[in-house]
Amino acid sequence: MEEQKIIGKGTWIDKLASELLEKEKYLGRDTGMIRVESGLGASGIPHIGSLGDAVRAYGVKIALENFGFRSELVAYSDDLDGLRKIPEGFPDWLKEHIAKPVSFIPDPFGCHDSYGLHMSSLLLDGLDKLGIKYKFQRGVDTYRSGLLKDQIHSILINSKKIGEKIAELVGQEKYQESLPYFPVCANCGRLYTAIAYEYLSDEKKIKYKCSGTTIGSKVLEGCGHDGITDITKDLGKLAWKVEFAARWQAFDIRFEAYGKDIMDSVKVNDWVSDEILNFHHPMHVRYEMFLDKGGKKISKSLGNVVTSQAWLRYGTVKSILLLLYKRITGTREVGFDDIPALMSEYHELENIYFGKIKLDNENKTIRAKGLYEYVNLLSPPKNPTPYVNYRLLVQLCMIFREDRISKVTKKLIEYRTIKESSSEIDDLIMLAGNYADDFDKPTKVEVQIDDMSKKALIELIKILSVESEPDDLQNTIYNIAKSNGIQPKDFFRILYQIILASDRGPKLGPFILDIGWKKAALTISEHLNHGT
RNA sequence: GGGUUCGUAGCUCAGCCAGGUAGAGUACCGGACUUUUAAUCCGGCUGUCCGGGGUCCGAAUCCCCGCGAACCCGCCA
Repeated sequence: MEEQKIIGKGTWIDKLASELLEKEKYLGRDTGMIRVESGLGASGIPHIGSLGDAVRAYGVKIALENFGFRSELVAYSDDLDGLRKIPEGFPDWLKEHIAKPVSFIPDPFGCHDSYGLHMSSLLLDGLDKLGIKYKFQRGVDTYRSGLLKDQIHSILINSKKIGEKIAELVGQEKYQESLPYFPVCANCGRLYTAIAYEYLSDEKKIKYKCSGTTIGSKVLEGCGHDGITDITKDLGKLAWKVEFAARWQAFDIRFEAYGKDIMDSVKVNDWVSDEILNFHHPMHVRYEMFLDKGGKKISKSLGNVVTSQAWLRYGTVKSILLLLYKRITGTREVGFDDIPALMSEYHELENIYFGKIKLDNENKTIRAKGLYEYVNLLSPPKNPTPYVNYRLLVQLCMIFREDRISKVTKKLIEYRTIKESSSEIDDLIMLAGNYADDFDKPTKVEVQIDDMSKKALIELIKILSVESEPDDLQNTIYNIAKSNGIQPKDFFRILYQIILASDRGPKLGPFILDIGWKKAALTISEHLNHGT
């Protein structure tokens, strides 16, 4: 077998970047600045998967830079998009804004200038926290300042040809009738209800009538307005089937990833870019959509959306980047319960990178190190970060809920897991603590306590007022049960139910000393009072 | 109708995209420890890698043909 040639750092990102460079070389285009693009939706709460588009495009950008080229990520917010449906949990008054551009709808949360800006800000905030750098481009500004006017013109004068091609490529026939451009109705301010029917190419103006449309199964009445709009100034936007192409040419985009849900649009746009705008379409990579795991109860916040903000409550920035960079195909379901595994996996990569773990396969070692570098956005730390197994932390955090950081740290030092406390470990305890609080919350159990057990419990409370050695306490509990004629098995279960809300648990004597005998006594007496 | 992904231990899945000894967690079995349950620690077992063909010195991995499951598109952006 011939030797495997390792490209760049051996990841799929390097492979993509090198294919992109080969393609550009073949086309003979200028490679002084290679721009990559990511589209940001502005219509709903951004899922962690929405970050994937930008994060992966950014990966290609830094891979290109690693190969010695200049590159830039354009984050384009599609905020002229009309609101088609109200996301779950959002206020009802949004109804009256259906079909209006999301940038002209008030922010339901009241913290941004508009609905659209609120949503894109959430996404950009996520990117900022991950350390992704980008050039932000708003759809509203793009159209308002006429950045796409030449492309719009070319597309509109070829609209017949395009309409036929769309029908041929994807079977959609509406653009044989109407123009692939949606004006914002000057009268009612809505998109989609205004149908563009004639392009006056000399004046670069479009005639439209606000005659209404259907979105999904819903019929939207038009306001009947007869209007004329100037494509260089007035608001309106190209249909998706042609808009990407216009952007690609206008911004000179050479790479854009896409999710498989918009496969058809990309197919049409590639053709429009090549044949109508004479701009060879950017290289693509298709990725799978991220779905929420079914049946998982997430916090009671809006919907069940796995957002980057929520993720960062439990996991580190690196865990998100690892999720998105480890591969581009395959992952379909993602949930917060992936966090512990990703945290460990990152730590393992770190150990490989710093030579603490040796793999038997050299290629795999190179790729693991490469992945580690990408997760650190190609600026890996000089030294490994202190780390404690995340699952262990979650376990400890379930036991210690108050004064958590110092108590868990103390235990870790006792276990010889760490030598001393550090801010990194503190952060990890906080994250694992949130995880323990939100997902491993013990359900309240109504404990059945008969009179005999009650007497035994009271006796135990008295004993607990004197601190003792762990072995003694274990022994004491056992004896209390026996002397009160209770099966030790049953008595232990009652105690576990009271203290841990569980039928089972760690060895009880030392455990009570861990959580504090005073607190244990208090918990038990509270339960007794509550029961009577 | 068009397209994509997935199928690996009893269960949940990693490994596949750049071929090189079949992996983890859990479950199970045994041992240690414990004056109860459990936890913990140590050791062990577990495979038609969906089926069939091809390429290769070598295939879970790449290619082709099937079977099964899920999802996307066939409104719209």
